[in-house]
Amino acid sequence: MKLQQLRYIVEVVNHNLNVSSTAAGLYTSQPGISKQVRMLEDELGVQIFIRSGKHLTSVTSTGKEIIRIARDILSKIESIKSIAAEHTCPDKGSLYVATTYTQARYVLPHIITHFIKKYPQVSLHIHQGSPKQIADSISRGNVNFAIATEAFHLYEDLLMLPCYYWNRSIIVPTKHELATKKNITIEELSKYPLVTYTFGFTGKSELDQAFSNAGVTPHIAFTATDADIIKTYVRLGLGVGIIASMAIDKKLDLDLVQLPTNNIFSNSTTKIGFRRTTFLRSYMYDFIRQFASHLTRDLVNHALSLRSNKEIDVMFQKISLPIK
Amino acid sequence: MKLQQLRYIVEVVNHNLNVSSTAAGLYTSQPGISKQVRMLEDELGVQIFIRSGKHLTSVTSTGKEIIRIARDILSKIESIKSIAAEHTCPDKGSLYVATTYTQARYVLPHIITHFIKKYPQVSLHIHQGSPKQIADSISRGNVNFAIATEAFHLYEDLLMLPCYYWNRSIIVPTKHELATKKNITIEELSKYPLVTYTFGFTGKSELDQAFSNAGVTPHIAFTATDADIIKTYVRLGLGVGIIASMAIDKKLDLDLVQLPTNNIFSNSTTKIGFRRTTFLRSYMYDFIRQFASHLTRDLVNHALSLRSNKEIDVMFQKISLPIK
DNA sequence: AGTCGTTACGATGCCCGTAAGGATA
DNA sequence: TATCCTTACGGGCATCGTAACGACT
Repeated sequence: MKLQQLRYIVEVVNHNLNVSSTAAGLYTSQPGISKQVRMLEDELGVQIFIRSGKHLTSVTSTGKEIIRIARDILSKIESIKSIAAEHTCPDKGSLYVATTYTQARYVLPHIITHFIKKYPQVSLHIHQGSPKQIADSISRGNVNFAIATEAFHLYEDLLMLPCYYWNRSIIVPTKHELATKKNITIEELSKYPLVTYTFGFTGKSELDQAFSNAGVTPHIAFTATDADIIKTYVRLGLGVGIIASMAIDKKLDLDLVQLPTNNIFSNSTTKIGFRRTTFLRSYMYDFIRQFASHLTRDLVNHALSLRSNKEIDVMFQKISLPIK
Repeated sequence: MKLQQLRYIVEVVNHNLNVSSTAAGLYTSQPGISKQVRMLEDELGVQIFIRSGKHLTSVTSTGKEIIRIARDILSKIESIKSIAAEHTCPDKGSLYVATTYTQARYVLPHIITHFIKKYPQVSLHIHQGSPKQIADSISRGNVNFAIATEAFHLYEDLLMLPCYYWNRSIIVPTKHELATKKNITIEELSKYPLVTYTFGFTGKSELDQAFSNAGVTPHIAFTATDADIIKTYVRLGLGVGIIASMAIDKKLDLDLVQLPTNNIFSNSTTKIGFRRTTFLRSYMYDFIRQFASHLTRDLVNHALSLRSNKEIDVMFQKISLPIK
């Protein structure tokens, strides 16, 4: 059994069982992968992939178990490299962060500015994507950190650390009839066409929950995955916008009015997560700390010593998180 | 980085930094190992071993971390092989058990008899050794299971499952003046020279505890690591023997009298343990079950889902263990 | 003086890449 | 018909084993 063989089977799965595109992705030849995969299967005496003629159609149940462990192994190989790098050049390396639009556009910029100034030798990459894409990226080991506000069930294998609470703002154009309103209820809100996030993005489910709890059905006129598109359609008068408060830019959004929400929506939580097997470089601890100042190295390590995300949530109930 | 390189550094550590004996153990040449170790160090850019001239004297702190992860990786490689074997020939494989004399001599025989009859294709190996040797064997990955009654602090990295409670018996030759005594107290016992286990073997610390709690100092005339030697010296009249009750053979020990201990010693627990990363073959689950019938496959899996051995102990407080 | 790790060198064998073949959608 | 995996073949390179060297106990 060779490490390359494990890499190959994992990457073949990552490339949806397409060996050719896998080969392209690994800058190697397609027959080489094909052969190594078969050699591994021969050595183990089990099929990993089910072939229909000359196409790989699916992964056997045995194969799935093997793939899972192979991922662990490759991740630990990376850990060894990280340990070595940490001792030779502690400030040099790379950091991949997967997150959603709102974080990438409104929250991360000033943190990243500071980070790259402090660690000029660390190459930092932001993968922006849907919660599902983020979950895939991190479980495949393509990225170190996931920052998420939604669909935490996708991240169950990860260590998820709460970073801050946040809530929504209701936005309307300055000329809108609600623009001067001081108090707004959820019932009133439900009378207007709404423009907000697509399902599964940036706290959409808590939004639905609030309407459902109040027993009213909102009229969703339009949804988008990011706040800038929502703002654009609000500006066009398509409806009342509901976006994350941190997505309001006080300088650029002068033509929009932010109404007080009076806590009609419950708080959402933004969390940062990583695989438990990840070896955390010191600059990674620092990144976490810069993103959420209460997440000290010791606190992160303590969370790592806990088994489940439930225990972690309990632990963080004792710590007051900032509200954005 | 190659798997062989990881195997080499781990085995070099296992062989007390002696590359020559490592080479012999791996049936390969000594320069080959030497070179691969150096190549790995060059690739990682860190020293793993500290050399004084041409001798390896110790492992660097970085090296220790790397060794630990390398062991994990190699263990997972074995898991993959096990998964494959489980699907091709579920009843074929090997099982290594490390344990102390008392288990190997008095408890395991009838279990093993049954096991090898049920799984003739599984090659079963018993490593008998001191608690320290057992702990080394399992942490090095030489054995699958450790069965232990003592010094559980040595096994902290393992999943330890309680199997049964047991206690000691006091034995004297039939002609001894205590032979007809019905009730014996710990104070009386302390007046006689005692023959019992060496420190660190088969529940010696609970024994000391009992004397210490009673405020008396026992006179230990002789200690040995196994019950048969203790019996021999009891037969010679060297003193009163205190051994594990299961080490009394009703047929062979007719010349010895077993006195009622009246609960003057507290119960000890025998546990079976394995590394959490071990992939458990179905015959391994079955072995555990045969050793401790309450340890069903589901219960073992549930214990595996718990984080710490403390949680496991709590879990087993709800389950009544047999007493031997 | 003996044990032990490093260096040098030659051969085997494995892995990779190109090219051709056959099956599926 | 186009895509895709498999088989076949040849070149390059890494690994391994033998042998000689140098260092420490």
